[in-house]
Amino acid sequence: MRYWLMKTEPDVFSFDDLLRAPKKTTSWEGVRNYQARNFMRDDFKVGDLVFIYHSNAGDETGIAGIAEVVKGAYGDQAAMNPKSPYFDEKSAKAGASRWVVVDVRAVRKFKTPVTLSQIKSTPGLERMAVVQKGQRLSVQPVTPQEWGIIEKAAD
DNA sequence: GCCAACGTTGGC
DNA sequence: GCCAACGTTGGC
Repeated sequence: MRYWLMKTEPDVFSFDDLLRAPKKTTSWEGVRNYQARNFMRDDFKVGDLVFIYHSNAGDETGIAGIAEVVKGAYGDQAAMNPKSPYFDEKSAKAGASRWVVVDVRAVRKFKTPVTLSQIKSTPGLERMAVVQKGQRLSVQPVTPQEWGIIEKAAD
């Protein structure tokens, strides 16, 4: 199994929203970047674990908790819906979504988030994509070592 | 709210 | 296939 990190703006969809969702599960809509899509489409497997990262969240910016992949990639129907904020005209015109979702279920929320500044100052996490300047990738791989360090920091 | 960094689009 | 223009991301 593999480890991942996915970003979300908590104003739009937070870890608490995930906890409140039916079966604590949601389809991860709205990824509109090819590299991020390809990770989900080609590499996400049921049972993989995911850090849920809150971006644009002030002092709370950072990793809020852990989710689990419960369903592998399938077409993102939001891309086909003109009323959705994630509507994609090209997908609609082609009659098939070029974007995918995976389903994730909340595993546990951290007591306090592992903040971005914490990640930046923790040895062993320097190479994480999330701390690289200008790195905007919303779905990124995490190494088992990085995963372990962050879980430890959360406890 | 600013703006640097980056990805995508589309004219040529 | 290049690349300028544009839109978005996301920290600050």
